[in-house]
Amino acid sequence: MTAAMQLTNVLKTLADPTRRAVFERIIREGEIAATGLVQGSKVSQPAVSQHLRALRDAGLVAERREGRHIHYRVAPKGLSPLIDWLGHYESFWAERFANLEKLLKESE
Amino acid sequence: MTAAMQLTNVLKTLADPTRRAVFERIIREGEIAATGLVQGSKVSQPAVSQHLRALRDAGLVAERREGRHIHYRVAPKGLSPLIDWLGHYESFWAERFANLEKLLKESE
DNA sequence: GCAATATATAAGCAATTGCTTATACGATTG
DNA sequence: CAATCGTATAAGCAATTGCTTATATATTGC
Repeated sequence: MTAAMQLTNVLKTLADPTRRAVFERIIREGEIAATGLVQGSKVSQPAVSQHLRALRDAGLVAERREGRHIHYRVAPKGLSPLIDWLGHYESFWAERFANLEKLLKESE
Repeated sequence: MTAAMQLTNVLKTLADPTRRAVFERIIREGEIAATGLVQGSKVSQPAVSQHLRALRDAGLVAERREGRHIHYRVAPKGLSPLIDWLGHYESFWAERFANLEKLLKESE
């Protein structure tokens, strides 16, 4: 898988508002089971499950099984393709996110 | 148009590899007419034109008419929704890494 | 005006997407 | 074991997408 393909996957995955809302909720909660995500979501349990699979396939979340529950958490490195791509054109749009890139690098 | 909708537009627009390639070429060239973009592209002139419209609608490029030619250039602020969204979770990552550091320290 | 060039739009189509309902799988409990 | 809970998968479907060819709309030069 090339870097461009990974970037495409990340962008496509985050481009859907419902799926991005799931991702943001995982960020806010830190760690949360699929059941928790279904509650408070506008879509059905299978829809959430499909979004979680997409997020996992894109490398944006990781999961931890605990009994019947599967807890999801953010995989910060999943955003690397996006950060790296932006960084490649950094000179064009300010050094505003330089700090962010630094933080992500430190997490490796 | 809400910030979330703008972000969705930016992500969707950049998620297509062909369209992103057009965008990246505009970045590299600085300013380039549609004709130039069609040459060296794998797709037809109408396809390029449609991608340019999508990029303009997403606020990612600006155009300047010069006779029959229309020169496209990057609109750096067009990426703001993306940068802002990433920046919004910067603090989250900072906290997360702080916790990680704390955990590592405690395990010594 | 007419022809040529640069770009945009229209219409149609195959592929993809995100959702639904129904069902299956997996783990726990009694 | 059987019942139940948490999650995933299957199948189907309407909506969207990105491309094509064909045509339209500028703009310039003769």
